[in-house]
Amino acid sequence: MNDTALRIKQTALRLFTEYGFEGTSLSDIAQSVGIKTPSIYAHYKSKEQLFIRLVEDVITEERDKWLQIMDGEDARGRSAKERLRMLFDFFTDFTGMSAGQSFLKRTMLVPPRGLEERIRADIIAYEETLSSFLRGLLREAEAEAGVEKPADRGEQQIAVFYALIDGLLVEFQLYDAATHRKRIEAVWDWLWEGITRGG
Amino acid sequence: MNDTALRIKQTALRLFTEYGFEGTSLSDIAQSVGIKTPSIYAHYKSKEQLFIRLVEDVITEERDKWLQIMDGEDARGRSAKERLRMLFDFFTDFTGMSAGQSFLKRTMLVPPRGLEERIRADIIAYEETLSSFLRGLLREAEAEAGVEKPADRGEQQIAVFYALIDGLLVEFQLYDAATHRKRIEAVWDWLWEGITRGG
DNA sequence: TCATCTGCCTAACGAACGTTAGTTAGTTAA
DNA sequence: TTAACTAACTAACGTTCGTTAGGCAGATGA
Repeated sequence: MNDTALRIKQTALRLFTEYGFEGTSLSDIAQSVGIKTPSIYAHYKSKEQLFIRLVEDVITEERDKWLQIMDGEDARGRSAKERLRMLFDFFTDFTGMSAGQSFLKRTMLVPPRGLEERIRADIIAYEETLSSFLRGLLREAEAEAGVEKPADRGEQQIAVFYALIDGLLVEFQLYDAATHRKRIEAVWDWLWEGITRGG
Repeated sequence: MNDTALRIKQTALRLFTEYGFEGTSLSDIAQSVGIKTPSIYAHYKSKEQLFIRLVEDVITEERDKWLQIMDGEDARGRSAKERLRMLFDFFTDFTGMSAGQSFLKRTMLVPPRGLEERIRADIIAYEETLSSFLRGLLREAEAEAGVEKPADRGEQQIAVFYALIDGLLVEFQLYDAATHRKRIEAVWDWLWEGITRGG
């Protein structure tokens, strides 16, 4: 992947995230990259294919990112609580490095016409990887916190975890950074208290 | 508002919700209504204005709906827990009557270009009404459940409530009805346990 | 050195978009 | 009965869209 192709992809990610697939034209992308519209076709054979490639690549990159975070030296030796918080932070940091998360969620909520099923399938598969990892981490966190009746709350916790991070993304659109930051903290406190509460 | 104008609005609500503003053309709407495209202009002066009217009307209708539910005879005499659950159901029943909720959330996440600020302001004002109502209901629920230290968890509870219902909407796109129903139940149980947990 | 390849360009295409103008049939009101 | 109004229509407008064709400069490799 050469330099221009990469810049097209990065720009497309930003614009698709902000305005959606139909709300972003190839000329928007080209202008922002600094090339003429037809030059995009030297790198991607259609707008639709650019989008599909983007979804696939973003999924791969995001997965690599949090896998690496969880496997990095920062995470080693930390408690399960701390590692869970790192993961929570990763999925609720919509401003920073993880613009890909916003893109995926928005794409899921308003997918391009005709690509609904394909995208849904890709994202479900992605989330399955995450769920699997989460299950282990949550069990670890419960054990660490000395929860008496861990029972099989796993799926409930995962459902809540997803609902919370997805919900925070929606609200991120609505509120200023300070308000949003406070809400993230409130939600995390609540989440952690719930996990340590036991069943 | 005559019959055709109403049908245009209802159809637009459905199509805008499914495909977004830019993803829905006036000819899509006209065809679905059973009229020719320019006939829309007999009722709305532009596509943008149709959308704005739709947002305003949906906000008014949705607010009226849950206010009426909370004020209706079904709610009278019920416990705060039951009433909170009724509200929770209202905001997580995306299949049924409350298509307006999906429309508002999606519009918030991917607003039409140029209308971002206007829509944001409208929805924030709407949510403020809801927050105000929720505050009272949550306090009532805490008192009813005999929570010892109600402290000032109000804002935290509201943040969690919003995050959960917004998150469930995003996930509704992803999972089948049965899975989603299970997740809703799991999330509610968690929410209620958290409320009665106390601070 | 010369042929090939690459990445970008300009020009232009047909299709679809939102919108306006002008017309017509049906209803309402004087 | 006739005038005015309403809500739909057909025709057509200019613009923008995604896309294709063809050319040209610079880098690459034999």
